[in-house]
Amino acid sequence: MLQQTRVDTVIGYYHRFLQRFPSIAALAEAKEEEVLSLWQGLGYYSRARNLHRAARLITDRYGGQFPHTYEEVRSLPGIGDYTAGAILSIAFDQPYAAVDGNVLRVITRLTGLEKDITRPETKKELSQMVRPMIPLAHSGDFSQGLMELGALVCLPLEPLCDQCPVQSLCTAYATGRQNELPVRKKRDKPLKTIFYRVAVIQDQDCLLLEHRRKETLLGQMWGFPLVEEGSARSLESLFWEKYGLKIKLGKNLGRVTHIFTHQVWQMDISSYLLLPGTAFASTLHWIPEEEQKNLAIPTAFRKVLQVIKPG
DNA sequence: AAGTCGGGGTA
DNA sequence: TACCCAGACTT
Repeated sequence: MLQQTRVDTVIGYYHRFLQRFPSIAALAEAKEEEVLSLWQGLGYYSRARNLHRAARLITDRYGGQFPHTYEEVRSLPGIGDYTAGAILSIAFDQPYAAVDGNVLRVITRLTGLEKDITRPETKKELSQMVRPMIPLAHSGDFSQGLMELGALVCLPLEPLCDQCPVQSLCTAYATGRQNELPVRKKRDKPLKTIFYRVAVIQDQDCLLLEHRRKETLLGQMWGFPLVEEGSARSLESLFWEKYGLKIKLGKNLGRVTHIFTHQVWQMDISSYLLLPGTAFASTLHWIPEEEQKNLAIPTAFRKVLQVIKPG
């Protein structure tokens, strides 16, 4: 959960998740739908799917016992170099480094390394620099201490060098370069904006929602039916071709903008009337109000819900 | 190496 | 706006 996500954001999800899935076995037995539902709003949903897969894999391959070697842990889905190092050092007190964004920042400043930290090669070099610092005992404390130093003292902007326990060892402090480090290549192209028309189709207290195809962004999550605008074709024919929906335009309900890491969605929302006799695609389902809160609906579509059902 | 994948807090 | 967050995976 903590991958690319702040601790404060995670805490609530963490407690709800562990209450529902208190063991590897409990998680392994669950349906993916329910795992995603508990993850909704947290983002990077492949993390939830990988965690679920890992639980099943541990159950099948290791008899439910979490593996204790770096290679075995690293090979689990969703566990990369950072997470493997974190688990081995913190959970099992083995001398591995957990090099996250905090540690990259601390070490580049400490050593004055001016290379681009987004490059895999630079991350490897920094991991090599941490290795000889790892104590053979209590390496978990060392991992957490190094990350904590980055999170609380060696801040991205305006680090608190006066409070830093390793100030006397720090190259960046000595040279006054702490605000120039780390070096990180920035995005060159602006985000692409995609313009969508969202169809709100209601029948009493039911909404027509789509279970999104796996290959799409926000795949296997629930959302509103939508088509991309900009082509010469009419919206009605686009909905017909994509979903087999025969619908007639109702009134305009508003606009929602949602920013992802790599693209922006601008969604114009309209109510539509379902014309009789349509046999729409199997990905579409009538969802009654009481079930809507338990579905895995990501934030982009929660915003649409908010527009049509304020409060 | 570059692109993909969420969402929110902060200046 | 833009950056960054206890990154991993695919292309």
